[in-house]
Amino acid sequence: MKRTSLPKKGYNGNIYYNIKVLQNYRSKGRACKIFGGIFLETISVIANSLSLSNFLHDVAEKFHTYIFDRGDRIHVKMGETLFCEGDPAQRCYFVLKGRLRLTKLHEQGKTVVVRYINPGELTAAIAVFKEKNYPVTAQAATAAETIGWNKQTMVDLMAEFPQLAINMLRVAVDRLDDLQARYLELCAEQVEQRIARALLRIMRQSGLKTEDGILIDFRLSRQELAEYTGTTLYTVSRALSAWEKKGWVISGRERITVSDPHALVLFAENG
Amino acid sequence: MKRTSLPKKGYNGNIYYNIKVLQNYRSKGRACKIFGGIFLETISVIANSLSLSNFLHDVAEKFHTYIFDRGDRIHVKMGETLFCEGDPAQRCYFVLKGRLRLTKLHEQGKTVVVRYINPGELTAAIAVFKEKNYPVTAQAATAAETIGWNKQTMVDLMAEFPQLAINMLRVAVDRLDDLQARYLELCAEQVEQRIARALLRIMRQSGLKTEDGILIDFRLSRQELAEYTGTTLYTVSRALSAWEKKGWVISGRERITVSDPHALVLFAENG
DNA sequence: GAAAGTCTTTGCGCCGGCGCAAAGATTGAA
DNA sequence: TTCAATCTTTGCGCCGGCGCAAAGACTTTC
Repeated sequence: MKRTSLPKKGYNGNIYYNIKVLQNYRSKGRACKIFGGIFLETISVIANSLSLSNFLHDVAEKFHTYIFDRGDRIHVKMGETLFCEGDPAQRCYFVLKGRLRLTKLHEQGKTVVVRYINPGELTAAIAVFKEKNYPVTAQAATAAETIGWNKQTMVDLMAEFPQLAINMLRVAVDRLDDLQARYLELCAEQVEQRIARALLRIMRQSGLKTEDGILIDFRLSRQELAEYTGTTLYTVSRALSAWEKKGWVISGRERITVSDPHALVLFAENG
Repeated sequence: MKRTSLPKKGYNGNIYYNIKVLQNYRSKGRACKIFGGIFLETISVIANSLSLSNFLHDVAEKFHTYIFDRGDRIHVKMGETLFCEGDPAQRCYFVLKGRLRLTKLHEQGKTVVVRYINPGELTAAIAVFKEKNYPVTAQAATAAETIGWNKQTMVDLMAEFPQLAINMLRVAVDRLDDLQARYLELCAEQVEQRIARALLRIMRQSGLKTEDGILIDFRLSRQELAEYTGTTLYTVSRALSAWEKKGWVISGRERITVSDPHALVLFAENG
């Protein structure tokens, strides 16, 4: 087992697109300042390649550029924090590329991963509708490109494109549904089963086919998987070890490949 | 300890209002058919007495009657099911009086209480925005009066009163926030602490001051509290017994009075 | 390429909470 | 009033999962 190396180039997050232009700009430290022109062409590719079923659903394509242009382009390096639980919520964000991790911190110090925000998804809608603080912390699980709109801008946009409000509502309803499902799992299932489900969920969102199976394409430590499933890193480690012996997964340091998804699904469903 | 009897009249759910008219009509089995006139006067009282911050927020009061009138008035007896997890979502509901229990059923048979819907709150917004099935089952935890709008009606209303869409979004965002908080609790806290928090939460929503303390004004079994906190009825029973010995609560069959809320809060926060 | 830092594995012991079982309490129906 | 149904309590035993500790594996830095 061990270590199939990650594809080196042209891939980050789960969107494939011509990344050259962006990389050139970034290498000159200017990525965050680019608007319009070539760069927005890239955005358009992203928007189309995704099931952008959500935020821009039923908004005519010709307006996408305009809408993105009204926000600020924000790049976050891996591990950096985009916004922090408890801070006043001022902006909502759309992820173009990369992956955000939303966490919540418990008084007694324990951290819980509430959700991952993938390319094409929106987060912190709360900023637009409530005079409140962010309920979670958003960190970049991989280097990420985002667009952030502040409250007033988004309100204006929603007045201009009422469909945006509807879409946002759809997003919120979906998130609620998803979280309810996970709440149920947390109550009703044993740890190993939950770990299996979590792994499969992440795999579906960020899986990358390789010859050994489906590789999860971002750094995912035992600790992090534990925080996502409500358990401890020891328990996760033991589960992965056991599954590796059965040939279901291949795991290395912060890297997991699911080599037998079918077996894992069976286990997730029947215990 | 034991058995302080529930106040007999004029109270149900957590709204106080002149209930006579309604009761007269109901006793003749006609409550479900009443619209407009006197009855809507009652509704108006309800709407004002609540922190209706939500669904009707910023909608001029003169329109409330009209909006309610567009829906169907539906009465559910205690224990009856309003809609069922997995059925096609056709209607969303507003609770006027009483309390709904939203549950989700796990494959392996375990039931989880996802949320309670109190007077003044809306549920099943999903029916309006998605071609989906209800993600939860709604049962009446006490006899309840609701207004149900079907999909098209609500879409029309939202076109007429765009504020309704905004309010609905606010509701969804709030629910998400609340569920995230409970998800965190479930991951990070011990059972007894969670039971304490749940009891306090329910108390705040449905507490009724009595001379012995704050009585939870609807039937709440150990089993149900267990399903709300992700544990078993045995564990809940043991916790309540222990707290009763400490003088924090007084509990009887399907009935709980919190006699020392302060102690319970301390326990909930510090374990 | 050596050393420091970080992540992972695994043995071991412990305990919070589960769940059966059986008795007791309360309620509703006949 | 009695009986059946339902809910609650509590003793007892068990075990899933936690968490320490220490060694091993992998990465990064200089």
